[in-house]
Amino acid sequence: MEPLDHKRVVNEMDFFAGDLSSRQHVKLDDELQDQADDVNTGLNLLTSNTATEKSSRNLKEKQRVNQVADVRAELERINAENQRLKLTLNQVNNNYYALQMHLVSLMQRHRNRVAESSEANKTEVEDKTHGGGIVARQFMDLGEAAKAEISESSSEDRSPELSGSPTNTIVESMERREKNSTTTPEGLIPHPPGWLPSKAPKLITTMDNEQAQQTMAMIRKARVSVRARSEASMISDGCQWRKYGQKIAKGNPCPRAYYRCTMATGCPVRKQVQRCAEDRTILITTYEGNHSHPLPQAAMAMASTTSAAASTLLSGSMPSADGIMNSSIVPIMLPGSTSLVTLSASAPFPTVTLDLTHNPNQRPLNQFHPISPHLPPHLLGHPIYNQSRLLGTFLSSQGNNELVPVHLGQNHMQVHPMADTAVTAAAITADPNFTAALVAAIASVVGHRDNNGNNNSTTSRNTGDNST
DNA sequence: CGGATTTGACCTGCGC
DNA sequence: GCGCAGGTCAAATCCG
Repeated sequence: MEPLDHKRVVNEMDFFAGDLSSRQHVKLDDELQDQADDVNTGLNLLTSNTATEKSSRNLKEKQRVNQVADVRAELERINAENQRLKLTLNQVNNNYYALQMHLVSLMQRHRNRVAESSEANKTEVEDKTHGGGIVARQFMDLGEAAKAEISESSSEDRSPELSGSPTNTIVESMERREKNSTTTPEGLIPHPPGWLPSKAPKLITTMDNEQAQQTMAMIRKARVSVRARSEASMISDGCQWRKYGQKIAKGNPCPRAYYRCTMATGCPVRKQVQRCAEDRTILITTYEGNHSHPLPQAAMAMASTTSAAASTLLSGSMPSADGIMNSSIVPIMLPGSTSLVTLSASAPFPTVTLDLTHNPNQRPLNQFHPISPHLPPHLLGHPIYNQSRLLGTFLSSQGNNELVPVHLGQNHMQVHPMADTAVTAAAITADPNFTAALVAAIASVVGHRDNNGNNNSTTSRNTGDNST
């Protein structure tokens, strides 16, 4: 009887080991006290109602209540701290992913360069005689390409090998700058004097510095657009927005509304909401910029996707982006998703568009299906997917029982209905398909570019092959 | 009364 | 330089 009771108490443990002992103590004390009371009640019939005993009981009762209150307060405090740590962890994951993508693309570029070095020299001479090619390339080759140029130009006198340290230093500095910088309302990069790290100040020329600044500006300006059917004026995506303007844009009688993120002062993220001219039931939401503050889980996936997509669009994974410049729009329909994803660099800023309007009722709720074969295996356990999974859990806990978190590492994805547009945005952020679509779209563009414009047909440039 | 929204004015970039 | 279009500002207004 008694061992059974103790086992029950131990099984009530939570994740806070520090609490466990105190809680156990409390519960054990309670039970011991109850048992003692029972024993006393049975054996001291003649003396149980004395005043001394009553006051003693009251005292113990108060102590017990106080202990319980203390433990509860401690538990709440630890819970709050746990939530904060979760948010911080998500942020760190985001930063890690962006940095990793930069590094991988840089290394790929270097490999490609080494392989093509002899031929590239010839081409370079020819290009210099026809300057237009260089100019055109420089325009879009501002992402990792620019960083790689910086790295290579700086290290060419040292070693033919890509040492990594200067590259990393530069990439790090850019990442760090992106994180630490206070952005202007326009999302442009501030120009604090001496933002470059002291580690490698000689590596970067004035021209490179400007290119790097332009790169980061373009990354900030890269956009993710979501098309979804909604009757509401704006889909809720987990963030707080304040409307700061409205315009009638040319070619669309529906006004375009401008929103600014108000979750933190100075957050540069904006979004535009406009109804489609052809189909007024379609709401087009365009996100721009990176949040400068921790996000709620509901907004995490979207924000990280925006950031990752923007970075990838301009990254060295695309040796230059003239491929998509030429093709303007690259549509991809993923096997694992009914969402149509398009990439466009013909707009003033590169834009990833996810069209959810073609995703009606083809699938029943909670039906799992194999993940896209185009999806890189190493991304299955990626923070972005984890965030999506977390979000699924979050939404489920919010009462949205239609969303079931699944373990993507088991090659399954989550399917959610798109019929109810009130939850469309949440579904977008919760949908691993969304991120998968973006990753595959970007990878596809790289392949597209290689097929069309680059004599390097190495498919390992695709994100999906990076892990192999 | 404070915060959010509206809306006309203003700024900026781009093409001619 | 001028006009146009997109984007932003900020005073006025609305609303809870």
